[in-house]
Amino acid sequence: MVSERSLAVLRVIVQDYVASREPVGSKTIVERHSFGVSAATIRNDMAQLEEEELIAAPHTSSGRVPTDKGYRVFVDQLTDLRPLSSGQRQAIETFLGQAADLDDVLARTVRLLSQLTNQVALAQYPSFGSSRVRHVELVALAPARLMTVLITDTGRVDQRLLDGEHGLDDAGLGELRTVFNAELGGLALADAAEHLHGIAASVAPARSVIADEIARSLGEQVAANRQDRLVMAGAANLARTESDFSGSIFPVLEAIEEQVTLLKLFGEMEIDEDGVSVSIGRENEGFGLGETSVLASDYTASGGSVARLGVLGPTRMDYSNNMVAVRAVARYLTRLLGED
Amino acid sequence: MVSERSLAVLRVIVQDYVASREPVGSKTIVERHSFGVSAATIRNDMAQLEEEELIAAPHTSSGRVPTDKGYRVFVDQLTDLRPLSSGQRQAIETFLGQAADLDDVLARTVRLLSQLTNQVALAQYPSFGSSRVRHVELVALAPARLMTVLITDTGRVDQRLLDGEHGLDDAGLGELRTVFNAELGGLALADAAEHLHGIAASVAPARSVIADEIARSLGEQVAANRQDRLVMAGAANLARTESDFSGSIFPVLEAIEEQVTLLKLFGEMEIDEDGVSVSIGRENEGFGLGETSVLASDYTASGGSVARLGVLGPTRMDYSNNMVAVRAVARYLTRLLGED
DNA sequence: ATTGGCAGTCCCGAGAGCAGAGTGCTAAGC
DNA sequence: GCTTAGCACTCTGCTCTCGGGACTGCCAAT
Repeated sequence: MVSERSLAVLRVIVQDYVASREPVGSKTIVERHSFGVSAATIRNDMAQLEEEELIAAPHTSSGRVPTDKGYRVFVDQLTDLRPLSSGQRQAIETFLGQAADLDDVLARTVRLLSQLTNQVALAQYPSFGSSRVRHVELVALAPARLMTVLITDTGRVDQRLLDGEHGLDDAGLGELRTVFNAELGGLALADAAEHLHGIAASVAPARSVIADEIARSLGEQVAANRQDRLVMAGAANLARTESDFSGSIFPVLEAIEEQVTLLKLFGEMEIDEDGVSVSIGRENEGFGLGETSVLASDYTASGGSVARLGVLGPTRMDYSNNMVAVRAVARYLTRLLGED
Repeated sequence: MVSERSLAVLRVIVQDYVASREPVGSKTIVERHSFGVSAATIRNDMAQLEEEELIAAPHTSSGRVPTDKGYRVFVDQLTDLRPLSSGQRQAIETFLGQAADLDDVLARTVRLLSQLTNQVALAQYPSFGSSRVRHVELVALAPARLMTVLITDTGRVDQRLLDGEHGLDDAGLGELRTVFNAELGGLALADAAEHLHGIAASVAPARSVIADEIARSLGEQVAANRQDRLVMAGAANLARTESDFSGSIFPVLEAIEEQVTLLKLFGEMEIDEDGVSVSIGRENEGFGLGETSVLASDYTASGGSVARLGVLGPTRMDYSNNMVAVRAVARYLTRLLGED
């Protein structure tokens, strides 16, 4: 059992350590914070915290450093997140407000978020599992090259090339376009994938082969859209905080280049009602990110599909500030994308 | 004036230094390479090279290290680049061969290239200045949201959202779609930009306002397409070779996150007839990349537009191997994209 | 429960000493 | 005139030692 004051001590240890990057000792604590007790008392509390494995001493006789578990308790204790400064709030509005399309919005979002937090910022494209087919377009780029374009109601456009003689004139193309749009228009992507198989049967026999080809291509596009993408910015920030990693930052950089890994990590995090979820240190071990923490929040894109954004950085980070930033950006993004 | 043998000495100094990461001395050279002369003679040659500022000694009495100028001479001397091993060649084919669309091709290209070279790989999207409008699509996503889609003959699709009541039904949309396609179809992007202004006049008056809006949106898309994009992979490799940078790799990572900078750097490099251009060390100073070298080569996309790809890494890199890889990948990419 | 005092432990930086590597120079040889 | 052997010199990098500094843990007193 840890006393109330011990938790306060943990709090200042985390804060001071994050700020100074140096193990913090009992004497420093009484000097910098008015606890109204002596250093010896703080030492007793620290012994208690160490017993609970919330802090640890790098060496016999150095100050204490929070453990992963300590950060976890600290974060869970964090209740009232201060709102952003009005300047920061304004920065979000002006920076994101002038975005043109979805790609641009997300690109700006991660840049903004990485600047607000000084960490690596990540944003997941809205999931298309729940979005619907708005339109299918077929374009003959050449006699032997056909392009299929899939447009969803979440504002995403995806194109794919189909090589090989298609033998279609404008009329043929028109028929196929009409058929595919009639069959698929308005369907959720998940349903569209199933409907695709039967379509070739409903066109003129001469075109059933190419229709099959097109159906296959669209099937791939649907699949690709359900498998989410990620944008990232601020990887350089990892180099700035390099000393926070035991070895090189190479494995970390390597891990964050692997989008699949990050998406999985993002996906496994559970967002609580407060809006920001935190995964700390060894909790991310399985992803090769055992020395980093990840903050994530959900945002809602038009069409109601939910996606995630967040930041990633060394375990020793300013959780409070970063949680505020992530939450604020997620909320603003929801507002920006939802207004239709 | 440097003797022929001195140049040979420079060559082995570069090679050994790149391989070992350690300053190389006269003794090491005579041991590892059969020059048929003694260490003292090599020392004389080295004095000559130092005179010409092709090599330098980090400290009085350590081996020599190539200077930027030394690397330059070394690279310029490189004539016969060995072809890739058949294994590598095959890797290119199998890895790139299964790509689906342009995005996918370039994503795979940079991943491949970064693996072949162990450096950061870059690829520029084909320039669209010379490409043509294939098709314009208008999609009403909602009563107050319209999407304009621009498809070029280079296989690129670009969409943009237009907010605000457009008041168009299917017929109106159809008219506009027809008009825009009739006016713009087949035009080079540069010409299309100019034609856009007059279009609003040729539609029913009730729709001229929205037509103007659409024209403006398409204008932005054309402009965005002429401003090139870049894909990148293998940034983690910088961390692996971290010791090759005097300070932190932070500024380097920061510089390569700034696409505009890289595009400018890419653009200023002149590709010689050999197919691969090299920019070394301080030659890149102005871009914040004074300790890195950049190799670049051109590839041709369908439609004849030319773009660049290459690698970036510490000055101390295996130029020979990397030049071969860049050239091979560029050639293969040209072949892959050009076959239509 | 808190506090002051004190011994003990460990880190860290400075300084000394030493082996190793490599150079430049000079004088001799081909 | 180029090449070579030899030698003195320089500088790095490593190890070792040593002392200061910063904590802690414990104990006895309040």
